[in-house]
Amino acid sequence: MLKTEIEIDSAALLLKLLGDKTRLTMVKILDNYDCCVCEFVEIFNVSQPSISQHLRKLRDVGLVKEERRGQWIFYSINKRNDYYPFVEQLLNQLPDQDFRLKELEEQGTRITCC
Amino acid sequence: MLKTEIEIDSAALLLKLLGDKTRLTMVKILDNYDCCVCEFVEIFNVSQPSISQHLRKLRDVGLVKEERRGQWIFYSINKRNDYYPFVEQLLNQLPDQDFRLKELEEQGTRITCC
DNA sequence: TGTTTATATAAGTAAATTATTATATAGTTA
DNA sequence: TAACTATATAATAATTTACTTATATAAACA
Repeated sequence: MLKTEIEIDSAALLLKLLGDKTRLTMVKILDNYDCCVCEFVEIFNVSQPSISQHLRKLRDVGLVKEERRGQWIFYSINKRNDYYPFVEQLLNQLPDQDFRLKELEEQGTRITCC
Repeated sequence: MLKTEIEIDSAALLLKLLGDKTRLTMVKILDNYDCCVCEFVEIFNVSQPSISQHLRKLRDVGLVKEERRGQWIFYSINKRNDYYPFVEQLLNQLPDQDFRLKELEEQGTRITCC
């Protein structure tokens, strides 16, 4: 039996957090792949600080975690987070965003950076 | 096989819409009961125009519909909306908000109004 | 050790959001 | 038909958000 129930106040905060195209896509990607900041900068075509700020919000609620690997800081989903089951059900209803990483690979941007 | 997949842009807009405590609670209640505007005014303790504006946003995406019944306008969930399956999965993970209507009944406010 | 590189933080700004009060509208009822 | 009642809309103010540019930080590497 899957236990994903969550308080309504927390749910509203989470949905607001995910109710942004950039963050929602980030989380969908991170659900399958770890990514570094510069990859997201390429993918979303916004400034690096903007990406850092989105990631911070996701990190502040514990939905993602960071880890340094050499020169880069990689972000990944924190599947241990209390809210993850709730978020997971939501992500499962979204179309795969793998094509965004594929585009980076084609451009060579993924390699350059990470 | 449940088909609930939704474009990521639409999903972000929907989540933003539901990422508000008042609207999320409204939709959760409406998923089980029809309600009139004045009931929501009582429940949320905000002004009537504020409630009308929230309902309008929900109606604009087609998630709820309105129907006049005598003196009052009742809102209900539009289960035929394309986004409903997506929203339903989400609502199923939220705790029941029936106690809010029960409180109204105890106060007698539900009867006075509707 | 000094420079470079990746990322984070600070400060500022424009746009969006959510509330409020005032007013319009449209049924209901006396 | 006139007055009342429930709801919607308009106008506005306060707050929040999501960018931007400038700058700080900290690890990597020459």
